[in-house]
Amino acid sequence: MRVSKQTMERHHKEIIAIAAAMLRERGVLGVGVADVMQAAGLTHGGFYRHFASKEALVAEATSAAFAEILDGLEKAAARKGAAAALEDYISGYLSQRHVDQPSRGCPIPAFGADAGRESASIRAEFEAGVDRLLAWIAAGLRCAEAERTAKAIELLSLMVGAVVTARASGDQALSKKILAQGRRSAGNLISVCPRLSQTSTR
Amino acid sequence: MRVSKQTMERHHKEIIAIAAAMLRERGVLGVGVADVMQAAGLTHGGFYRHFASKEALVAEATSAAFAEILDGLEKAAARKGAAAALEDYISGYLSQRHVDQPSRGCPIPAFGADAGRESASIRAEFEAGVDRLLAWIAAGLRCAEAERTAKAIELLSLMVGAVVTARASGDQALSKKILAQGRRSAGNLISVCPRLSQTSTR
DNA sequence: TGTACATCAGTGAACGCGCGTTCACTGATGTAC
DNA sequence: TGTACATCAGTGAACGCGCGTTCACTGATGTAC
Repeated sequence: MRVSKQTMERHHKEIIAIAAAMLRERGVLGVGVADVMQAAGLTHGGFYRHFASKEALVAEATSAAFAEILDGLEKAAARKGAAAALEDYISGYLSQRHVDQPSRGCPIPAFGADAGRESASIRAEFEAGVDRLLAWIAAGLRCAEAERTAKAIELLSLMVGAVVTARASGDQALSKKILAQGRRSAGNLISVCPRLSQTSTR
Repeated sequence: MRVSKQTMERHHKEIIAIAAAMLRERGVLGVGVADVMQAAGLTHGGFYRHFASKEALVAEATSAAFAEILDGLEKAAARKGAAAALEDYISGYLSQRHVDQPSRGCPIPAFGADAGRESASIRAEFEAGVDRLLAWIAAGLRCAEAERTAKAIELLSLMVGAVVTARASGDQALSKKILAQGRRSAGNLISVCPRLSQTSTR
């Protein structure tokens, strides 16, 4: 039966929040419309009152996953300063917890590869999220303005790759070695402003 | 009808080679048993004479994908030396071509995230491949023995993350910026042996 | 070496199942008077 | 403010389809004599 506008809006947001978590846990093809609706306490038939297609849900959930994370990051930066917040972000990103629990983690290692195979609308949401994330990281770097974006890209690439590789390698020794090295490399990146000879070569 | 042992073995290898390419192009859930068999010129019914399950195929194809790449790398290293081969590997890895064509590329950015959700047998094959790849990279690095593994992990993480992020961001400007920065960062990594103060802090 | 027969790789139909999507229906909500 | 009615969020069954897997069957291969 019909529900109030407020209830519908609540349902809409719940569906997206659940999809945003499931996408990171199971990947795009691993998430079913019926799964998401059931987890939201609804039946699958009503799905199309909320979204034109599964693709539309994935696009909105991708946007929501990035927004969720960036909101937290911006609050942390406001609370303790951009540089300190970045340090916390890095240590959380390269933690065993993040590797083991993708559902609240970064969308890029979780389903970035999947997103690359999806439609332009989904990739556009992904790109917008990456853009915002890079800007936030850049703001926390202690180095010359001109180098910030480049360094942010380097740091993010390093972290994404470390988490993807650690997850793929299972819960073994290699996985921990990759994470530990990632923390060391990221630590160097944010603490050392590279000499010009290092950044300008090649 | 029955075919000779040699023919069956040829079919077996063809199925694995096709699956190894499809896995990288479509991800684990995007590859169907019937798809693979049809691409091999066979019907899906015969699949279970070759493999106990789809999972077994994915495990073998994962192993084959890594073997395919590492064989090429080892030949290149024998031909032109480990350091030069590593430089070529990096520039190919961080090329637009690799981003656009995953099917013959590195398995880690292509379906590492998927592999992390799969069974232990698949993750074990992945881990073995990552191990071999890290050893090959380490052999091409010009730096102290003790630092090689750490640097190889850093380099691979950086490259995997750059390719995942570039693919997710679509064929736009950001994607190219990430690749270009990846090439610069990787170039610095292989050309500069970090001062002790940089590697030992944290 | 030749023959009789067991083996088994590959075929094609079928299994149960879950997918994304559609639709007739229900009844509370929102609105027009 | 109260009433009559149109709207539409959510339900549950159904759609066609493809999935991984099974199975009876075929006939060339491999083997035992």
